[in-house]
Amino acid sequence: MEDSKPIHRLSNQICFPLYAASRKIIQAYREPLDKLGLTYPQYLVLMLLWEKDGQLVSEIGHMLYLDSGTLTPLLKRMQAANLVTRERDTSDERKVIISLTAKGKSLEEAGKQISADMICLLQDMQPNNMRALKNQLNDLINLLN
Amino acid sequence: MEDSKPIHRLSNQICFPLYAASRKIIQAYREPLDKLGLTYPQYLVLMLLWEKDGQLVSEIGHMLYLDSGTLTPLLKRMQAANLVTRERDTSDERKVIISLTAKGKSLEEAGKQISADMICLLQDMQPNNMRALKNQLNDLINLLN
DNA sequence: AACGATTATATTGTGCAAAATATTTTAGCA
DNA sequence: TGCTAAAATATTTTGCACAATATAATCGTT
Repeated sequence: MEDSKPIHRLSNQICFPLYAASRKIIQAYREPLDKLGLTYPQYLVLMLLWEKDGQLVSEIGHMLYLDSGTLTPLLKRMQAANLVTRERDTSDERKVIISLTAKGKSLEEAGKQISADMICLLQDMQPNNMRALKNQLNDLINLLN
Repeated sequence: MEDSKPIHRLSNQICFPLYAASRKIIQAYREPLDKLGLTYPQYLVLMLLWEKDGQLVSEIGHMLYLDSGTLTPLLKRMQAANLVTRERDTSDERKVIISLTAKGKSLEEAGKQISADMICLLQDMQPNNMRALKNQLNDLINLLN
């Protein structure tokens, strides 16, 4: 690992390792998620709904840092896959409520197992470091948000 | 920051903070890169070529963990923007050599300044932690690669 | 020299990500 | 009560990512 030369080397920046690590770990989720017919962003939406069913597009967007430009088509695909329903709030027709279908609910156990397996796989990186990494990433998100 | 509940909360996973932090920091690069007419992946290609001009698609792909499915169209756009040239290696027509144009070279100073500015902005996160974060991300990439 | 396997890049198709803009509904208020 | 502004979602457009497959050149072996 060449890591001691100019600032402009990729590995010396924080952004490139973040970008690469993010893609790599999402790739690691791909195979198990494929078996459930999910993409990683779709899986994130389901995780939110498993915790609290019936959330607004804007609430999901706030949690995932995504806007309607990304979420509307994503949620339409999830609706087409019979994972969620999309219905206007009758008391405020601007809002769209996203709810789990029976199929969406049925994936909860298998879905949570994927996270558990991944945590297990990453134990090789030492839990303490992992906690520190997580905290630093959250600091970084808050700094940039 | 709610962080003490079930394993399945987003903030308790490592993958979601990585995904979110990666997007946030690339967003932070967007405004200055826009002024140069670059996207972040295009900027990464230029950084590699500024260090060593005239690299194969496969060499760039190896550094960035990207394959030809992503790089071919990306490099064609960079060629159309007059940032690089793409020419077959005459001694092995399978290979394509990517080289900087005068315009591509002319962006080096301004481009490197963007990285310097970003490092400066992130100093609020303490240099020591930043170094540790970078090392852990590289460990993670290697573990998953 | 021929040919099967490998290598390097390109193509196709799907699904994000995000900026810019549009549409529709609601709220606030003169 | 109208009217303007704000809020919530949708649409459009561009550019990645990446799996799967295709194409073309080279290599190794016989």
